[in-house]
Parts: sequence; C-alpha cells; structure tokens
Amino acid sequence: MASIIDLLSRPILEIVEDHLGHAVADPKNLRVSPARNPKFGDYQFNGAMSLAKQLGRPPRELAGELAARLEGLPWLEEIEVAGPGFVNLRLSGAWLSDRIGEVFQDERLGVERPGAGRSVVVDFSSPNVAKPMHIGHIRSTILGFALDRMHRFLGFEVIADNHVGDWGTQFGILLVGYRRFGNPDAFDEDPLEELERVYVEGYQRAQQDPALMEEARRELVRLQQGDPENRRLWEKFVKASLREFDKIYKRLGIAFDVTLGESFYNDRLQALVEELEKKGLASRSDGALVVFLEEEGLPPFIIRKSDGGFNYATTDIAAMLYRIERWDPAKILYVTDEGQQLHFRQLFAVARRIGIQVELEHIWFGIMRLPEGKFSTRDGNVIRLETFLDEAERRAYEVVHRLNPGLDDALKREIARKVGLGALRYADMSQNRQSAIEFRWEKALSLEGNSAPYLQYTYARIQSVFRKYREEFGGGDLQGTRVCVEGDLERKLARTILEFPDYLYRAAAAYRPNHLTDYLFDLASSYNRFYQNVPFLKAPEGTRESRLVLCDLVGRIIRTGLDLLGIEVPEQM
RNA sequence: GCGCCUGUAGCUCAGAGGAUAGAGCAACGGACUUCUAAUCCGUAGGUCGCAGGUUCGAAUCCUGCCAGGCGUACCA
Repeated sequence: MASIIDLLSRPILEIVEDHLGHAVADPKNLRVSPARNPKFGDYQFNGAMSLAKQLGRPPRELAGELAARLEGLPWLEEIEVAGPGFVNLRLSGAWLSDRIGEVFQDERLGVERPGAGRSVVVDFSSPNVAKPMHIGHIRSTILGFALDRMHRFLGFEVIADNHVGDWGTQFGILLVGYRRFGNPDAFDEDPLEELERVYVEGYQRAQQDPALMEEARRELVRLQQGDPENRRLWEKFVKASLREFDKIYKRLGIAFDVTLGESFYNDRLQALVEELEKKGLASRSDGALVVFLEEEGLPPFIIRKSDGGFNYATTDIAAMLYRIERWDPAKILYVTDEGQQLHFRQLFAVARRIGIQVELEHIWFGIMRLPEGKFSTRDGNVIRLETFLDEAERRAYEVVHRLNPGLDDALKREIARKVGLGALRYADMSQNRQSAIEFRWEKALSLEGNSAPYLQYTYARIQSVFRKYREEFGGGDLQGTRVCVEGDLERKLARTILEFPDYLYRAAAAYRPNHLTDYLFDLASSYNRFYQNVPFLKAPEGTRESRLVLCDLVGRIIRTGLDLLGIEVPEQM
C-alpha cells in the first residue's frame, strides 16, 4: 500500500509532466502536505507558485488549471485555489472510509518494505569495557536500537554490531593496578565497579610515579604481543564487562547480532597498514604512518602511531572492510556522539580513496551533560546507567501506586517498568538528536504531557474499551465492519492514521526518531480529543463498530510505533 | 585561528521555502452519576540571537557579526 501523501501527490506529478510539459527535476517540491489549518481542507499543495515561476505563468491561473485537471479523482471531494496559488484539497469521506478499511486489514498498517533485499550494519552502543555504563551511553544505545528496529520493519536486513572498546590503552594501568591493589572479592561482587576503582586509583598513582606508568606501558605491550598471563587477565576483564553490559541490554530489551570489539580486528591491522602503504595511500610523518587528506580539507588520519601501535582509526578501517566483506551491506550506520564527526569524515574519506561504494553514515547526536558541565569520572559526577534505570522505574512506580493503589503489586511493578523505561527512552528520542541534552531528572523522566506514558495511557484506554466491548456486546474481531468516517474529529483521526507510513519513512530516512514520536503524539492527541467528544460504545450498532475500527487502528499504530522505538505498552495502567 | 553544531514563549524543546510560528512544563480558569481525569477544553504568553541578501513568499537558503557547545596528528 502506498502512503497517503504519495498517493495524493502522484496525479499532480503526472499532470505536471504530461500536460504542462515540465520535466520534474525534484518531485519533492510537488508533494502535498497536511493542511496547516482545518479551514484549508485536509491537504494542501503549495508547489503551484514556484512552478508558475519556472513556467512563466501566473500562479493562480496555473493552480486553477491543476485544480481543474484533478477534479473527478475518486479521493477528491472539494478543491479550491486560495491566496497567491495554494491548492486546498478536501478528501472524500467515502474514500477515507475505504482506505481505513484497507489499512485495518493490513497487518503492517500500510507500511511497505522499501528496504527489502538490502542490508544495513548499525554500529551502536559500543561502550568501553572495564567501567560501568553511565548515562552518557544511553543515547547511542537507545537511538541505535530504534534505527535498528525501524530499518528491520522497513524490510532491511539489519546487522546490529556492538563495537565494544575492549582494546584500549587503559589495559596497561588495569593490569598493573589489579595485580597490585585489586580486590578479587570486590571484583566478584561488582566487577565494573572494582575495575573502575582500580583504573582511577592506578591512573592517579601513575601520575605521581613514573616507574608505575612505565610498567603499565610495558604490560600493555606484553598484552598486545600475546603474553598468556596478561591475556588471561584481559579476557577475565572483558568477559565480566560483557556480562554486566548484557544485564543492562536485557533490561532494555536490546540484542545485538554480533559483538565484535576492537580486539577482534587486531590481527588484521598489520597487513592492512602495509597494504595502505603499498598502495601509496599512507605515508610517514613524524614517525607515524598517516593518510594525508589535504584534498578533502581534512587533517591527516593516523593509522600507526610513532611508537608502532595502532589506534582506533586503523581498527575502524579494518572493521569497515570486514563488514563489507562479510555482509555486503548497502549502508553502514555509525551511531556516536558529535565529538567524533571529524574522525568519521576522515574515515569516510579514506574509504572513498580505497574505492568503497557502500553508503556510510555517521549518525551523530549531541552530547549529554549536566547543568554544571560535562560528566567526568574524576569529578565523580557520573550517573550509572543502572541507577538511571532504577530511578526511572521507581518514579513510575510511585505514580502507579498513587493513581491505582488497588492493583496487584506485581502488576504495578510491571506497569512501572514499562512506563519508567518508556519515559526515559521517549524523552531522549523525542528530541532532535543533534541538540545537546542537558541532563535533569525531571526532564529525563517526565511522566506527563508529551511523553511515553501519554501514549501508553492512550493505548491502555483503548484496550479497556475493547474489554468492555467484548463484555457488554460480546463483540468480535470487527471483521467486515463498514467504516464510515464523518465529523471533523473523526476525519482528522482517520487522516492521521493513514499518515503513519509517511512519518515512519521520514524518521528512518533522516535517522530521526523524533519525527516518529511527534507523529505518535499527534495521533494520540487526535484520538484523545475524539475519545473525549465522540461516544463509541454508546453509539448505535454500526457506528459503534466503525468507530471501534479507528480505536483499534490507533492502538495498533501506537503499539507498533512505540515498539520500533523499543518502548513497551501496558494493557492497563 | 579553522571545522561542525546550537541560539524559537518564563523553562524544556518541535518545526519538509508557504497562509495567522507550534507542543509540553510552569501560570490562570473550566470539565469525572457518562467508553480509565496519567485525560480533555479554554486564557495568557513571541521583534524565531543581530544585521544584510536571495525569493512572489524566509525560523528555514546565502553572507557577515554576537553568544554558547564540541572538535581540531599519535585517547576512543
């Protein structure tokens, strides 16, 4: 099923090409859009003015001709030219009703699979091992997962890859520190807490003590050369870290297809660098091996440090080549914060020089910081992700308990879990990803207004309506219901239901889940207005079922849309 | 210095070159004998950072400036 905006725009495109003899360069300008104001109808077409300019004709005349040619289309009830050349369209109620009937039958709610036959690698979350995840990791994790879900739903084959930082220079200090003053019991209790303590203390001591720093360097080199003792300890750290991360991922309902950390690419780096040097892409500079990117206006990309070690630039090239070789993806998405923009521009520039055709996208997001400044382990103002999730559930539980004290406690907890974690995810994803987030508890865990609970509550009420419908009327599955859309609230709701694919496509194409949250909020408010003002269980038979079809569709779209964002819905709240 | 980003209501933020710039929160006033009031309705609140330019039309595109954030060769 085509999206409603495509469907309405298509005849305009045809008229312009066939009757006005104008080759359309950018069909984007010839699309209808939802009317800004109900008095302008349902949709409006604004392209006549610029088109008139290109064709050298008076805009109102051109708009009039367009309108005349559109007359008679099955979906059109009324068309008028307004102002300098706006074309306002009012949809036929019968046609809207038919469309709603069709979408009702469609499990996918009108969404097609534009990604079918293509695969996409999504690199997200990617925490560093040996320290607990903190709220700075939440955006990549949540945003990346939403992109994963959306792409899967649109038919892409998605490979979710957690590119964990398991091979950094921090291991020198960790190895030495753990042997000297590590506490195995504490490690068993809470490995990441203990490793972080060891790292922080080790780092501080090494600052004071050059000999210790030197030892850390030596141990790092020994690790990298494959020393079995160091290797064993390293593995212990990494395994424990991944286990801890998995607890969080499980709690968030997140799963990866692969977790290929930096260490995975380690034994490819030497050959890769030699290859780049042989091809003449890399050259020596100040003892390091770099790819100069002057043509692109970028600083050099260092692929081997002057001490002979490799860095994340090298690893990222290797990872990119590996992914292409293994999955032959149409796209690779890297979900990281804005601080890495330069790195990825350099990486992509190198990719182009190697001749890589794959579409590479850096999906960056604004950093998260506290009102008083950045998070920093040394200042001790980091908030552990676990704490954040706990607090989200705790606050939601308080509200559930206050509003619904009679519920079974296990059910309250279940609702609180969905609501709390949903609120946290929604707060993040409803914001344009590129703006920085200033972290505040109240904002990050808002449970009212434009928030996940608003949508979840709308969903829960719809489920309640259907429970009542079954009880009171023995209502069935609504199959064969003749839908009849009438009245402004119903019309607006029906139209919004049909727009789901448009907003989903837009959110996915721009990698901006906030387009989807905006849409879902609009859908839910349209529904809540409808709910408040239009009876359905109390409406006469026929009208009742017709309106319940709308309710059902709203519920399914909310559930599906939230699911694409990783947010669960409760059946009651 | 250079690069990227941000600047929109008291606060937090949406905003696909189009008509009178939107939402949530906060404030004020209303609606539960009726499908769950975590809801709904209403009021108030704005020289879209500043100045030019392009355009029939600019929060949106271009240039300059101001303020803030991030980055800027061997951390990731």
